[in-house]
Amino acid sequence: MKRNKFIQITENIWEIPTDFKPGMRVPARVLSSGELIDGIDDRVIDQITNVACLPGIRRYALCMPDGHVGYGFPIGGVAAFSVDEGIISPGGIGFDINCGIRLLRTNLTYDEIKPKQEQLLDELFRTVPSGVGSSGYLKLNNDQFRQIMQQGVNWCRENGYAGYHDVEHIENRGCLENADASVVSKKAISRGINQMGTLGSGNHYLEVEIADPKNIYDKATARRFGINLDNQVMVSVHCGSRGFGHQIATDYLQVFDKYSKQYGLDVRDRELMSAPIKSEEGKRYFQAMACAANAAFVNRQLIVHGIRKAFRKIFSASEADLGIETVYDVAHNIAKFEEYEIDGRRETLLVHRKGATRSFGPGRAEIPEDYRDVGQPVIVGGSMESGSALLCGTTVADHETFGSSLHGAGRTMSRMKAKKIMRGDALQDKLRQKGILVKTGYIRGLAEEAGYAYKNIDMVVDAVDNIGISRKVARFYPILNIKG
DNA sequence: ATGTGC
Repeated sequence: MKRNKFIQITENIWEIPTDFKPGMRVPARVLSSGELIDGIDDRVIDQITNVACLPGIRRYALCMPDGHVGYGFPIGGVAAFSVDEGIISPGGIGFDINCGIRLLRTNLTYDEIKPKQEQLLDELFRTVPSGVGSSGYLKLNNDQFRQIMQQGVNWCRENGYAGYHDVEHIENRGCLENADASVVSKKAISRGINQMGTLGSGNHYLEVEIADPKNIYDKATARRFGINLDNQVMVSVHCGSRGFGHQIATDYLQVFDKYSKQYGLDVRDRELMSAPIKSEEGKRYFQAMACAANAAFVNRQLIVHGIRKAFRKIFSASEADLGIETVYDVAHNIAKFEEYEIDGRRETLLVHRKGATRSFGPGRAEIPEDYRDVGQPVIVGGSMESGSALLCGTTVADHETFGSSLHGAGRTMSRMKAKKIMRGDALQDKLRQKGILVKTGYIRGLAEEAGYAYKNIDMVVDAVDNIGISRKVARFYPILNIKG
């Protein structure tokens, strides 16, 4: 690997020039602290420079500090394509379409919930189904599921599963336009229809966390986001569109494969299978992707409904007293049409974010009104050992990274390797000693998600804070975690 | 990530 070709632009930005390998249309940029750059897998460099070869790509192919190897694109990849010449790529969005995080605030403090935390964990585990193949409590008919696909969280609002405040604090208000259920396969629908309100498996989780007053980096912004108590209880939910989005990605990869000769796209890696944005198949995938994105917003909303129910039961308290409100809900795996300035003129681009978060700065109309003068909340999920971070979007991101920032800590270790280091039950004991109670239906797999399998979240967050594409607001530490 | 793979 010709790492000597990397050009250090600033302390935490590394550029890979177009002469790194043949076919690169734009440079690649890897965002990383100097400390972490050597740890970035050669395959990630391979993947992000492959992305830089894709037709219609603009400015840079970007890799966030939490980047690691994914299907075709690295997880942590951001790439924007011109509508006229560009492509849409399922590998640039991810199999789990609109995997994302919902962050909730509460009126409770650690002292208030500690005596009942075991009961709370059990109740949450009962209320929110998790694990591979899990199904939800909602029995939906085809017509209801079609409405979910096309109307997203508006369906939840009309059916008593969401409040006005929830809808206003979700990216895109929980509904992507252009969602068209007629381009979604029966197979995808049959996999998705019984999975709404379920957590899934792998790195998906439901976590109860504490906002440590010593690590509120920006008190004024934190207060704006509803963090206003010492040791306040927060809840975060990390999950996506389950088998539904996975099937849509699979379906359209197959369609794109079938038409690949006709498109004549020069794609370096089979996993980068794409279609022109303007092709009929490309348009259909975008509409189907929007259906999966909407289902994922609904999935997280239904889980929130379950969380509220569980808290009400355990604390025998009213909705108003508990104050469980949505701080924000971000998509981590999605593609969106957005406008940027390229070579002095405004252009609409299809921005692919795969394991990356939108990070819009103050003033943007897409940000909820009550946050608009501050910037968009950027929710960064960590491991069950390290907790998570809350950041805020900036104008720098709008200019430098197509309004994007990081999404998590980033894996450093394969699941297999992580399982060899420690057994799941031993890890569970170790976490309990640290004050973190973990419940899972798959104890043998727990070590796959151990803290040691991830980069240090504070280091990757510091890198984006330093670059300026989002700024630190608060840090949350886990006390209860449910893993699928 | 995923009714986890040739």
